[in-house]
Amino acid sequence: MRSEGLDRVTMRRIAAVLDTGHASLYVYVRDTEDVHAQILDALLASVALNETGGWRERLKALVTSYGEVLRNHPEMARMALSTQPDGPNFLGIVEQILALLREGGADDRAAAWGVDLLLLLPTAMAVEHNVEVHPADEDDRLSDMTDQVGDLDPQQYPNITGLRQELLSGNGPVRSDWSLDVLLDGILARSVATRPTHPPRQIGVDGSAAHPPDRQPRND
Amino acid sequence: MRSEGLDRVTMRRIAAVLDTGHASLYVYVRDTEDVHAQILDALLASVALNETGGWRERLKALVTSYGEVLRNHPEMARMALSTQPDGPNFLGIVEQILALLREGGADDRAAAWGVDLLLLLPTAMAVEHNVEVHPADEDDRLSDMTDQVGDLDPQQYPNITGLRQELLSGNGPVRSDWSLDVLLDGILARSVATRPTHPPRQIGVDGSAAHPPDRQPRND
DNA sequence: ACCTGAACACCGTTCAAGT
DNA sequence: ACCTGAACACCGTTCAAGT
Repeated sequence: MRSEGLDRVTMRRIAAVLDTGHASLYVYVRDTEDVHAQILDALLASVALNETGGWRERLKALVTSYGEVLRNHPEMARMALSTQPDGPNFLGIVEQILALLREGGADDRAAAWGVDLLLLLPTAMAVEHNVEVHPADEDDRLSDMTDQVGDLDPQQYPNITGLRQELLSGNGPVRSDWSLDVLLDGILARSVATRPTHPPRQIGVDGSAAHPPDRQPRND
Repeated sequence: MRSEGLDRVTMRRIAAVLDTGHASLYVYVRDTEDVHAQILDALLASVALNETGGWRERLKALVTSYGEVLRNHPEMARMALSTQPDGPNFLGIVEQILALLREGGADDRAAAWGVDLLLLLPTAMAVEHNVEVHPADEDDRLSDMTDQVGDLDPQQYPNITGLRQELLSGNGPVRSDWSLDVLLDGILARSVATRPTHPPRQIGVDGSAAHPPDRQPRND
């Protein structure tokens, strides 16, 4: 089903790969969205919880891994923004993030609302960095922001021109990592629960996070 | 140029409104992206800095206003994700956010990297909540998440089912507001600059934020 | 029953041919 | 010079007609 090039996943391309008429696909799926959702969840099988490190490291690695899948398949990221994924692998990721947030000291509300942010951010970044470079436009693409900021009037935009260095600094991974820390700090700051300086409390009903999991919980 | 229905902005629709052939548009614009970018910046003229309240209130109101424009025009939000806007009105918003972040005590890096997050989040939310409801699907749309969570196995997803209440709580504006606070707390937490408990320092070169602006800074 | 070719209603972009 | 109709290369979805 999933061939090599998953970039432009359209009904007619899938049909071509499967050597069939494009109309036949509608026997198996409801519409394009349905196809994309199913493909995304299949891809998410590779996103697994790392078992080393503290809750924060594990959480960041998990979300980063989720973001990498989306960045490798921008079409899927676009879809994930429009329609809330609900496949088993996606729900498994949600479950693990919730467990880790609680382990980090987030209260119920912060964990519940925070998981949305933690998933939304890498999705948006994946869509954003889908450059779709046309071979000839390389120069334009690379220098657009640089030129833009350089040519601005310091009188009109004192902060933009003043912060030029920092606005352009940092590559993708560094910024992503920083952004995750911002979210985690913010989520915990809005939690009224016990701070994680105390020994991390056992999470009552939660089996998957309380005792260390032996392996990746799902391999599909 | 901008008529009433800005939902599905396509070349051919624009041409129809203008009573001309769709090919004629390419005399004035380079491609569809270009049209969308120009329309977005025109729409952003209505996003203005409020002059009442502390830096945090003003910043949140500004970003919320930006998000409302995008939520009213999901097509523009989608475009803003793919291609970095660079119109004068957009840059004005960036400038003001930077000034407010600094006023709040963010250091250079936190302000520069933070502004991206503060703009990315409402953009992603606007794309996300573009329901595009087909009249008959109302029931499905409203209950999809609810049913989903209700039917889950508590053994397999203890945290999701356990936090069911909070996962579904909060309407759009409340969640957006909470998310903005999360970002601001996180951004400030990662700042090494002087904390804002000190009297808010004057921003040296920055005229637009230092003394209160008389009106909306831009009306196009 | 299952599959499919053709058709319908759209897109964005290009370009030769008109005025 | 400027504009435009037609054409090209795509989409998603439907459906009558075939096997």
